Amino acid sequence: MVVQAGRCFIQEGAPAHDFYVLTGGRAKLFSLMPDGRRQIVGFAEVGDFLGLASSESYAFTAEALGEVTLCRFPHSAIDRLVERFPRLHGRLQQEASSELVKMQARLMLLGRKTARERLASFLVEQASPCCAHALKDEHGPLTLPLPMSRTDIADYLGLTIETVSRTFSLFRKEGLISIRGASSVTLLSPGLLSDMAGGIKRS
Amino acid sequence: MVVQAGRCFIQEGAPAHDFYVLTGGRAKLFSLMPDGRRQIVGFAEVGDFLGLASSESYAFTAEALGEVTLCRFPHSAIDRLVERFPRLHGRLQQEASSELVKMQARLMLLGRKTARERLASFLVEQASPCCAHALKDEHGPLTLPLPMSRTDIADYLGLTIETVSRTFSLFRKEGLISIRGASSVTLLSPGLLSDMAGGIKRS
DNA sequence: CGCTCGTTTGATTACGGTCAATCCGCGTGG
DNA sequence: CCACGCGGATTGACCGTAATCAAACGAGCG
Repeated sequence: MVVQAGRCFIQEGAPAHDFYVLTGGRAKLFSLMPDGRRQIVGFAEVGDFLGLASSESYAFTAEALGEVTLCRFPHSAIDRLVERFPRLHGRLQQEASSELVKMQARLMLLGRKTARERLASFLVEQASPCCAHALKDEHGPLTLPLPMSRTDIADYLGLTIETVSRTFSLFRKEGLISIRGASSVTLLSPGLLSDMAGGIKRS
Repeated sequence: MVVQAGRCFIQEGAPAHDFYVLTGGRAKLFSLMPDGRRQIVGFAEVGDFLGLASSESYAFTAEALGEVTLCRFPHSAIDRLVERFPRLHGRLQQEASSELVKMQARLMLLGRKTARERLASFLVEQASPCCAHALKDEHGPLTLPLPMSRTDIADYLGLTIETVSRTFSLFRKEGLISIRGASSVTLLSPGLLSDMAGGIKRS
């Protein structure tokens, strides 16, 4: 399947017949409340499995960020697939595991962290796929793209766009980051940001 | 294994050698930040699997609420166990699935809901194991025990004890609940509470 | 050039947090 | 049996962070 930018290919609450493997592009996953409040529960990348949670209906809506390509399988086909590709079994297990661990970190973020800590956590998380270890070491500036809008960041962190924007500006004034056009950030002190993300305030 | 009340049998950050099946009692699962902020990521009941997320180290601490009995298995034994008990496979899958769905609801709760909505959600969640369907129907009062302390409720909902207590009092004044000694609540209008939990405000 | 939409900035509000003072249930010991 | 004390829960006064409302800014595009 190919899905155009901005289109939803999974609808929250719809009967969950199929699951998907994302083979190209990125997607945002979110739930809505009746009055429009939105919480982004995650971003999906190439290789991710979606809609595995085989309850009656999907727990979130999935919307393409840019163009997205997918493989769709009916839930009933899982067993056959696993039979044909035995390594898939471990893969599924592992996927679910790591997703759960991420979720637990997200609960701490949303339940207990301040706006500054949330944004710092977000930046570190965005950076980690690039350079996993370079963060603790006090090593140098590290530029990363922010493919998502401020609104998406806000809905991911449980904040408002205004607070996200303000906090970015604060970080800039404090010399922690530098901003190039709202969709590209350079971390000037990854170590400090990483500490802040963990709730440690260095003098 | 038997664990006494208040003892921790899984330590956040410790190397994750084993996983556990809870065979008696209840436990609370939480993470801590360096300054002591706490987030309860869940309560475990009889039959639940703990420490399955097989990353390097445990993502949370598990503390017994009352006396707890467990079976412990080394992670390396999973494959052998699944081989001997084929039905376990589906069970594990299902467990991970439903846990993920619950987590996504928790993200919405912590990221977007107000204090009133959080407490209403909590009460409905506590009630649902008892009477799953009786909630939507406007049916009558429904008494339930609250085995955990106010502090635990607060850390579960991302609030403070004061806010939890105040909100309980508000609900009482509004005739939504009635309280018997801090560890037993009666839902007088389950329907209204359920709506509030979902973010619907009836006139 | 001017419009639109997303972002930034500013002013004010409000919800929930903090600090502090009771209150209450319960177990203990006189 | 009751006085006492302890810890958890409730209530109150006040504060602070992030939300809300509103305006200005700026990049991209017709």
